[in-house]
Amino acid sequence: MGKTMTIGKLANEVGISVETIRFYQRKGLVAQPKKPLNGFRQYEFDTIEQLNFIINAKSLGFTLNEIRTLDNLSSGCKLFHDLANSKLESIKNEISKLHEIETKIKNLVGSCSPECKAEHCSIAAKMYS
Amino acid sequence: MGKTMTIGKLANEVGISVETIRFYQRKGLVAQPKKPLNGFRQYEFDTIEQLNFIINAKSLGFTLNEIRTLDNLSSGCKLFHDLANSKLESIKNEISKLHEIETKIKNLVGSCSPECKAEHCSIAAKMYS
DNA sequence: GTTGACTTAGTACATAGGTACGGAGTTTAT
DNA sequence: ATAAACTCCGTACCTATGTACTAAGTCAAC
Repeated sequence: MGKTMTIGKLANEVGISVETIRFYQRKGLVAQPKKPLNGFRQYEFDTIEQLNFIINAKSLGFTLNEIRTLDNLSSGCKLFHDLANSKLESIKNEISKLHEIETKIKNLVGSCSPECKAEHCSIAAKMYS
Repeated sequence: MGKTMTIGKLANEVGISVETIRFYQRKGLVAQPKKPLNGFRQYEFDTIEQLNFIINAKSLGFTLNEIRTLDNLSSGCKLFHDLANSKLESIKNEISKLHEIETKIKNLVGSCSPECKAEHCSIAAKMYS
């Protein structure tokens, strides 16, 4: 009889809301224990780890869908490596997209002063065509 | 009589869908011309420029809400400079957040091989706690 | 032995940025 | 003059990630 807990206690333990845990259950990321007849569902310590996994994976930029496919490291971590590597790829792409935008914006603001009142300001010329 | 056009023609001109133009109208980004009695609304050339503005601003990472406040460069481009500069700030923040995530993922995948089958793999140890 | 805190289940709402559909009406081409 | 193509308007739907609320049931404490 490891210590079990209700959903509210669980939520407190991991620092997310009851509603969010339920949401993860609906999404299939966390198992919902059977409901004891006429009682409240009891969660094992395991579930804390599952939720920590979700929280950690989210902080690494994984989506909930990715996390669902990623959740069983028990069979080795090849899957994790694969997904992590493709995530690194997409992060690199995002970063370079942001750099491009950064450059474009800098060029635009550099092409005209904030005091410009011109009808044919170079910013307008570029933005409207 | 400058050449006017119906919404379908307009959509073709700028390369977005009729539905999207209507959506921008609902959001208040584009004006909707009065409906001639028993007829189809006619759009001026102006509207092409407005839509190009939206498309260009979107490609610079501005949200539709930002674009709505940004749309009248006719009164000078101070507003554009201000918003552009704060956008540059938030892009820098996004980039550094992505770099952090990148580093964290690299550290994780570097701490364990893809062939690892261990129960107590260092990735699992970090992800579940 | 009742009050207050908690749980359950289902559903609606929120954001951002659209996409899709349905039943009219209108215009254009043949 | 009729059929195809287009427009109008409203509404519903979509992804992703939750949050909020209601009505009912249950548990725990005083």
